[in-house]
Amino acid sequence: MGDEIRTRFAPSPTGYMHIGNLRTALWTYLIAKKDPNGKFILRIEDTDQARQVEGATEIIYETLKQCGLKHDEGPDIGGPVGPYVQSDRMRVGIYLKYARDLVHRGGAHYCFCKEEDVEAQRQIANARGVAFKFNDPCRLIPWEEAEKRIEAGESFTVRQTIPATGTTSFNDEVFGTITVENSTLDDNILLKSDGFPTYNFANVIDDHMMGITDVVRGMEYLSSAPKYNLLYEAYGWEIPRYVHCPPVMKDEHHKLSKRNGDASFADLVAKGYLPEAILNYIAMLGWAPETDKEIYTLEEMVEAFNVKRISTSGAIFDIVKLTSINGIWLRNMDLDTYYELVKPWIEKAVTGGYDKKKIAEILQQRVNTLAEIPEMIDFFDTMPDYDLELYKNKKMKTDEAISLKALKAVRETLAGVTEWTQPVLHDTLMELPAKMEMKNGQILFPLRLAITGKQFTPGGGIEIADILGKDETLRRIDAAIARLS
RNA sequence: GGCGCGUUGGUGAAGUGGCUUAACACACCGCCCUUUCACGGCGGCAUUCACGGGUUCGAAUCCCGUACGCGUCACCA
Repeated sequence: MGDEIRTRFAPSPTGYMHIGNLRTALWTYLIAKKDPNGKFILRIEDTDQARQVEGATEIIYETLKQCGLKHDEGPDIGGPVGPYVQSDRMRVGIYLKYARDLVHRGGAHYCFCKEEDVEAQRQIANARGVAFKFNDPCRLIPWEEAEKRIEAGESFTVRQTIPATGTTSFNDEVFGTITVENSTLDDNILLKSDGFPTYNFANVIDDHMMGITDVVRGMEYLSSAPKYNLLYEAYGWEIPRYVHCPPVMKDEHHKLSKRNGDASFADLVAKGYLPEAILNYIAMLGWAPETDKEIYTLEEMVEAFNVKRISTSGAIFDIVKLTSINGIWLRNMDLDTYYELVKPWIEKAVTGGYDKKKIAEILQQRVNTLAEIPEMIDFFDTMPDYDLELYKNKKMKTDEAISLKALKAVRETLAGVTEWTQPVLHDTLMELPAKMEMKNGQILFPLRLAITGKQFTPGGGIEIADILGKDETLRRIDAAIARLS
């Protein structure tokens, strides 16, 4: 470790990567990569045994991988400051050792109180209607005596010893300087009776040991940050830069959360959103670049990102805007890449022997999310039942009679076409309006309806007829003529 | 309730004392293009920056207060 920027993404493996979390991961990555030598580290915070979820860590790896948020150090790839999983670190005795050291330095104390003792104080406080703050009698036990009791097998925790008076300040890169009265802070537990550290403790120890220079996390930690500073001070360690991120909201009042059934990254991908587009969009939830440019690749984001432009208020996740950005990403792809991407979606609806690449081509300019595709092109396989009323279209100036006339002419013209290609179809069909003294729409709209049965289709009549092929096109036109007659 | 943080249109936001008659994008509404929808193009959409005071020649921008919202006060992170 030299003087490079080192950041860490430190999720708890609780089962699913939600969007707010992913955004934190992204920003954390961006901050590290802004420095050419910067390191982005993955650490798993699994100190809450009760909340462990099977397979959750794999979801984290998979999501980071899909997003291209490649970590430089982590449980799966190792690194110089491992282990990178907190439960492994505990097994090696790291936290106990540091906790003891902290006690000796006066920054913490052993506590033999039971949860009932704390609860009893809480009840009294509630009954009196005053704010509860745990008054720990164990603060007065000399550590030499406490350690004897521990050796004798007594169950214990380690609590932070907060100064009774004074204030503690810390500086945050986005919120500025924040100061709190020490009297409002609690002697929180650092080491639980099961030997695991709490977040409050593990975080400080691990960030220090791993050489983290920039601590990026949600702003729910803003009010406890002063306590972490007290810890750093007690150890005499250098305090990292803090970047607290405003929340990503579901609506004005609620944060995005799993409990609300809000979309996770995986859900969005399943709905046909591109990881690149999701990243692009969420980067700008609570952050604004200096220019009007809003489509960014990950590399470009690294270049443009700046913590000073992170806003201080929560941002509502807007799926409509995401959809729009996703559409732009889709349209910007070259056809071959796009084809590979949409092929599985096309195949969900089209099993016939049509040219899927042509289908992809007409789709590209009109699709915003991949999940829209199957419903848009299901007419290729089977003609839907459609209402003849659809032939009445005021904008196209058509009705059933005009359509019938048009279709008969189209059928006759098309039957004579030998080279079934788009240019030929286009040129031949475009002669019709003039010849029959009708408008383009009066000819082509009925054709499109007759061969698709849909009011809206991903392409024009000519494009679709081309894909359908001569036989099928004529068959569908015949069927329409029969119905209209 | 204490403490901390926040508040620019439907949404994301720009804006850091005069260049703002408040950018830009999404959404929405018109029009144009067009074989539909979409894409693309053009135009409209906050007399006003939560509210109330103050400072100033001048405030969305500085100060104070109020309201509302969020967070936090766990052997959760």
